[in-house]
Amino acid sequence: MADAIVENIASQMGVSARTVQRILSGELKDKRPTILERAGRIRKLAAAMNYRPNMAARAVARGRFGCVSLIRPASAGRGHYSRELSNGIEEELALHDMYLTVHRLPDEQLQQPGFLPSVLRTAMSDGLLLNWVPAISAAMRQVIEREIIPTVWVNTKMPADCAYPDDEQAGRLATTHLIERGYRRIAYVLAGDLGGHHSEADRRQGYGAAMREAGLAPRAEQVRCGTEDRCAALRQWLERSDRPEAVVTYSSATGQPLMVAALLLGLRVPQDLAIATIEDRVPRDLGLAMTTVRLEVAEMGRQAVRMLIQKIKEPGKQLAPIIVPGVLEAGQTS
Amino acid sequence: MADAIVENIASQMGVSARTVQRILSGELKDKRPTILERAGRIRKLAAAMNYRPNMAARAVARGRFGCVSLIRPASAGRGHYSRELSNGIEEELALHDMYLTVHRLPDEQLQQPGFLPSVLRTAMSDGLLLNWVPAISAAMRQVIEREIIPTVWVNTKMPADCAYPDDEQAGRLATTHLIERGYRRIAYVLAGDLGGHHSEADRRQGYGAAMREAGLAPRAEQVRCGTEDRCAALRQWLERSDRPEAVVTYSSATGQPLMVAALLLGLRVPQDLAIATIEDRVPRDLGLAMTTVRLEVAEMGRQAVRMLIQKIKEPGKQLAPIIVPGVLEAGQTS
DNA sequence: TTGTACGCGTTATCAA
DNA sequence: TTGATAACGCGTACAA
Repeated sequence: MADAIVENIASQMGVSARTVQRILSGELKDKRPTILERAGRIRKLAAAMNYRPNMAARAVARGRFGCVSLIRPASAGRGHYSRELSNGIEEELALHDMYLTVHRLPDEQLQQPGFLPSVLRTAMSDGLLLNWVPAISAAMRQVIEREIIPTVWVNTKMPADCAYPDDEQAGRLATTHLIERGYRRIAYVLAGDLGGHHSEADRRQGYGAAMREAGLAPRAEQVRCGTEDRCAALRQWLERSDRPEAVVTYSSATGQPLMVAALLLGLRVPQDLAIATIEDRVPRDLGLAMTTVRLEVAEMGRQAVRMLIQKIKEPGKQLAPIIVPGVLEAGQTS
Repeated sequence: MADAIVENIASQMGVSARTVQRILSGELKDKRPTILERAGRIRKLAAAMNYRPNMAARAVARGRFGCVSLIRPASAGRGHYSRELSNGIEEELALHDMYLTVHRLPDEQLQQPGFLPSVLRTAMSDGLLLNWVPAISAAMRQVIEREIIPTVWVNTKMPADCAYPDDEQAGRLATTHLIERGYRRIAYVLAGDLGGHHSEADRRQGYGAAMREAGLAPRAEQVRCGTEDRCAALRQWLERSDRPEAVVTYSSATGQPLMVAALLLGLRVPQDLAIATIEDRVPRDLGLAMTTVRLEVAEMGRQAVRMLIQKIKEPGKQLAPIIVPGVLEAGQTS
């Protein structure tokens, strides 16, 4: 069978490619019965031939790719590319008839100063979503700063062209919630290390502000440990004489081990120790709903896409940062 | 400045497009100093003009897209598209100079019998990775069965052209490990519901086989509950008089709540209750390493990509399923 | 409304 | 090696 291209459909129907093109793209206005009947036959033939428009050819002809690329770090833990975020991004893109290509960036490639991922070396998309990456290579930064491709920084605090959750508000909200529930001796804890993402300082700062505004003494701590001994380290921390009544944790990676540590010590949650955390979704790994300030990263993704499409339309124009507030989901741990 | 296309580079250098093309693609063999010097100037000009080859035009000219599409269900919990899997897929694709487009499939679209996602309605990639989707629409199945696009089913048990973890072996391995550690009264538990993925039956079956081979009585149970009350439901289950010494859990979504439930009851893990689970990665949400049969989904992804590339080369040829064994990672819960 | 002709940027062919 | 020229499949201005 002949290749399923517009030209072949046209020749088999004895019309021009332009006519087929018009019918398949739906720009046909004529409502006369004979015309409509012929349009139906053409559509039927196209379906029988398994015709699918070639997006690459379309991209070349239109001068735009109709897609967006996303770069994210390869290693887990760094740069949060959650399902919620990806759903938000893809959902919004679909509304604009665009699709997404994804590109992971291994740590070792970040080290090489001259390294450029293929998505930056070639032209394959109309814009770039750059999910937070610990330390971007100089070559990458240069490409982005020279505005070779419209870029929106995701989950990154920048002067412009970025979208990130309101981490300070999230820290504040979690703290306020615990204060309103009657807790007074409230600590803030981060177990382990994060490698310098701004949320680390912002959430802590939001916590501190809320405490001071309530006339309470803030107490923010970082418990040094790896991924395997979080529970043991937090248990030691809890065993200290000045155990708080409630804890705001940086994320569920601190909050959940903290809860397990509390249980191991025979403490009741929330009666002996209340826990609130900050996360993309309400953590349910423990089989119950932890009190959470849920960061609306799906919404962040949608807005980042809208911003990017705006930048594709008006390249070079700087857009104000989008800061997405979190929402409190009171759970079973406070 | 002129558009950064080969033609403009060529005219600015006073050579033909073919020459520029040859130099930039690295197929230049001539080692004469003058030639090399000119090549350097051309490369420099290309860089100065921010030249990036247009992948769409390349795709049209070459007749292949140089990319692969991945379809996954949109809703969490269904169809496991983990970071490990995506890393494996992208890593292997990069080795073949290909990239990935991703396409989520919302549940509501699965209901509509005639629905086709854009990635199937248009030609935009050389092959398809179809991550497990609860119930695929008839239209989608038809496109795939008519072999309009080379497809590999990921995490799906099919007669051919698929890659999935060896779930039966995983269930068996977890059980054998517990038996070797001296446990005898070992149960198998799944809390909640999964919607019919084959792993559900396979892991249970592997457990049952290992038990019978050891002369022990299998006891597989499903604890009905939602996502919020897993812990409470498992706690009730543990309070029954015939509490086992050890439990193989379907996944960490059962294993972790089970551990919390045990702790709430004052049970020690693993002395009073040992727990082993099956998962893409060792679950660390609890701050300790749970004993896990780790499914090597990154490897599965790599092999799925190799299989797909094979199918792109020889369309229509059926390839034997790839079944990837899991590995036991003894942790702190057994 | 319909068809012709050309452009999009690249790769590939074939003489020179 | 080099350069002219023709594909690739689709979109579109323009003329019929």
